[in-house]
Amino acid sequence: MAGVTTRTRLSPDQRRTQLLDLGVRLLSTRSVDELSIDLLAEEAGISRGLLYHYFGNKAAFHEAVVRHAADDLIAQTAPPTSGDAFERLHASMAAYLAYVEQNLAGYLSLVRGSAGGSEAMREIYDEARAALTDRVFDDEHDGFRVPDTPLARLVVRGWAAMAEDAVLSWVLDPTGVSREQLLDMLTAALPSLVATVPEQ
Amino acid sequence: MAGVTTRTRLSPDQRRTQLLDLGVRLLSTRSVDELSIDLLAEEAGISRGLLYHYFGNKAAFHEAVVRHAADDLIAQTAPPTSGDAFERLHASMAAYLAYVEQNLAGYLSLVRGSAGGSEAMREIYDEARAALTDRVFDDEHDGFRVPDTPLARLVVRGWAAMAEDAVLSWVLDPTGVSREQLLDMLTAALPSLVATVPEQ
DNA sequence: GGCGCTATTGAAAAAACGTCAATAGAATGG
DNA sequence: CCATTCTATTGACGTTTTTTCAATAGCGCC
Repeated sequence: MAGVTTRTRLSPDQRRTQLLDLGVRLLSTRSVDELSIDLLAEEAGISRGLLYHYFGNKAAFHEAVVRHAADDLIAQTAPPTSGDAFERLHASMAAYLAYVEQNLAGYLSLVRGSAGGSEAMREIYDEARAALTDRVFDDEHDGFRVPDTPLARLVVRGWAAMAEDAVLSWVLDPTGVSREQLLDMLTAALPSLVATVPEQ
Repeated sequence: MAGVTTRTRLSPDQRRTQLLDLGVRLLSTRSVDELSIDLLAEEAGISRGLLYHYFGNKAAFHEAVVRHAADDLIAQTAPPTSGDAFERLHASMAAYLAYVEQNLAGYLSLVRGSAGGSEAMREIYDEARAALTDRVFDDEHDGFRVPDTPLARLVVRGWAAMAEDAVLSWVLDPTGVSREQLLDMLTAALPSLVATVPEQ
């Protein structure tokens, strides 16, 4: 008959990731207050109550979604281990770009959550950013040096903001710029910017 | 006596700007879904209904607040008219920095609204950014040339993202970097980045 | 001092968020 | 193959927040 609803019972892990994946997808097009728990529950084929059982409240769910997206980004853009600083930088940017291209929904819900949301969200975002920049400069600095001064940190941080903006802009509208051009530009930008900072 | 509430009747313009100014202030510390119309109305000394009379619904109010902040930013960072490209660039950055320092609340509610919010919000933010970058390169380009190619636009846009990030970071925590150091860094960064772009 | 315009209110409906005891899959043991 | 137990899941209910709208009251004008 119509409306025969057999509830499907999953393991907590399965259900949790199902809801997080769905959240990532839905939050890539709407903002968080344009997404009602009602819609989410219907889309997932569950009751509202279940979402609260897993995440407590809406804000906590949103935070979990953003963290989920961030973890995915960090995991999938593994740090390059071979080559000099330049090569590692280039490979790191390529991996980052590839991730944004292949996982636009997840990336967008991460970016959206970060700026608009709470303090906790911004921390998650900063972690993700740090994972992209720090890993290149952790160890030896063969290729070019980055002095560890407040101004240099401002520059590197600013460069990361530039890279994020440029990558997203390009993915959303790549007309007129090739992938290699973009990567070369971003790779060249960092040493070029660092060079303008006084050594000490 | 206690609770004597004489309603104060303002002109629509006065009330509108009162509510927008208040909204800017309140939205600099909370996110939009942490701000109830109830609190806003109480803080403004009006009824909830009046806010809906003026703005229709909460989302529209939020958008109006963000637009208000953006207009303020654009107006208060007037374009410099004298000097060569370098001097104009430096003056423009100084005006921008001064605005963020003196008007942190308004700037924060603008930034917060843009990333988290709807499509309309992002457009407002892009307008504000364009107003800051375009005006420096509108007319003559004495000092350094910026070829009008897709890649160059990506670079300039990225530079703006870097400037926004660096300025906000510095204002929130200026330890170790002087104002002039920051301004010089940002001013030097643009031509340095542009130089890495092929002329044609 | 009364009159009309409209800015403003307050109560009540609608929608969204959050809670919790009751329900029913699925595995386990007999 | 049935009964039992465990717990993932539900659905109804209470609370908070948003939104609507007819009634109210400040303020200028005659």
